[in-house]
Amino acid sequence: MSDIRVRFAPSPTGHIHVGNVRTALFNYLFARNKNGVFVLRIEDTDLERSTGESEKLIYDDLRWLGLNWDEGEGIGGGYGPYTQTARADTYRKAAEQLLANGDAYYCFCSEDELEAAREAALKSGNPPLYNGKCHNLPLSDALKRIENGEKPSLRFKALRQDVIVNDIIHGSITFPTDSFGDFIIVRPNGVPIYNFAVVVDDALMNITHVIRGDDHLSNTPKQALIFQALGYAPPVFAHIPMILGPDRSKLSKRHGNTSVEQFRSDGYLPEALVNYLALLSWSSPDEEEIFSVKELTERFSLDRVSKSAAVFDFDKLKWMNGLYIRKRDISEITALAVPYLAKAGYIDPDRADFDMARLTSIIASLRDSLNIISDITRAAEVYFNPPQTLDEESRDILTLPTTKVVLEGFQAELNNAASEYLTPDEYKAAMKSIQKSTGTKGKPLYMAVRVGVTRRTKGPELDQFIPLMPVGILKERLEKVLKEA
RNA sequence: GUCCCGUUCGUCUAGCUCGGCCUAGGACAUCGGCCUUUCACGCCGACAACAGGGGUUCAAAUCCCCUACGGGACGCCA
Repeated sequence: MSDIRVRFAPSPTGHIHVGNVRTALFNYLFARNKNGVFVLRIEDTDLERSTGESEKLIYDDLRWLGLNWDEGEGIGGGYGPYTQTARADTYRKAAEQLLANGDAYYCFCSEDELEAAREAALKSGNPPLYNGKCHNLPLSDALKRIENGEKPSLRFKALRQDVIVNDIIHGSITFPTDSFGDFIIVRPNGVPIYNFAVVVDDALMNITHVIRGDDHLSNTPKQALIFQALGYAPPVFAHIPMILGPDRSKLSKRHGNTSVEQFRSDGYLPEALVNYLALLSWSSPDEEEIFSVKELTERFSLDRVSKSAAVFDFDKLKWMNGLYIRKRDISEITALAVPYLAKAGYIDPDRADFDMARLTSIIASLRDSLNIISDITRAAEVYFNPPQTLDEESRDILTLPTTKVVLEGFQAELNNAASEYLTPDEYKAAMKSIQKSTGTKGKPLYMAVRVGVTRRTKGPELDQFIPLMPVGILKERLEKVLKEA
């Protein structure tokens, strides 16, 4: 292990979003590439929105994707606890230090008061910064008011100086003196604010590289100031571009399917999602794009991360998912397909006579046409739920004089079938024999049988399809079709 | 409003650090063809971009400046 330490720090407010997954992925790839440590920290200081269940969802999502972490809740490591609400003492100590050094002060302004000031500033065209009302309040006065039962927040004294942030991806960025005013670091109830808690945690957990979305870029000077005041050297920052929806705004639920859970239940494969996400704002030096996680970790580096935001392209993800479906074993795809087929009522895996071998061969004939596993329901319809009426083209073909002869020939062949299913060889032999006795061949023959049996439903190769159908059902369908014709 | 970041085909991107190899390469999507007794898969091909304007230079997608547009932040959210 090297000294490199990175972290992924989600707040537990639901399933992970693809934007966050990409951040987690880059952290993971960077850590693995550098032989470093990947820390998972839960940032649950927003008491209203954070839940314990969400925490579990995050663990599940990350594990499904294969983004395993080296340190975190339930795994351990020398820097715990890894959940912010369990670190109250740590933050309190850091806050006391800042207070003692004169880097922070108590602020008694009410939320309403601040909100009004903000609105007024915005209205008059000024930056909505804190007006510094409590900035010079003597500590002795403040303590007296606290004794009297007032609950102040703790505010950090933003220095009047340019703050320079060095970022691997963006280079050196200078924030002028007045980009922000004094800001709150601890709420009246003692719970720390994000900008304060991250700094304390990143410093104490020895995080060397902070890789996160560039929506945090403008928070960074504040954090840099806190690192300084606390006496820690800041980590290396890498602000990666955001992921946008097709309308170029920050990707969110209203763009549709964006939570990991959604992708999983729609039948996406984790390796496809990971591969696709890796290609958003990162590219491999060799310009290839299909990579396993192992290949990604070998190639990943932060200096090939681009600066501009990327639009999430569902079509390309689907294409890539199809690619990975075709790479997987039939047995695996079959297992993944079972829940969808069961839900559609096509199969019942709990029944004693459930024929897994037959299902596997059906899936084998269908796999190439799938982009996501849930496509299987529609693709397999022809086997389990054939349409009850003929379309126009089928009807036309059925009225051809040769068709009836061909179908009758095929039925005769079926009557000779020895077992429940035809073998592919038996099927071919049957076709040949019809060809011989009727003088039909090529397309008309094929079409006649196809119309008779599958009724023009999109489906797999006929010589795969027919043998998979029980002979009894084939006959039944043929009779019906002959009657209609 | 103020500050910060960004801008190459419809989309993801290569190229930009170290200007000429760029009549700008690849991928998805789209369209066309081949394969196939259907669909799909696969293969081949076509369409399609350096935001705009000024510089610097023999030469600029690449360096500098301005403008426009997009995004983010300015919260007792993270």
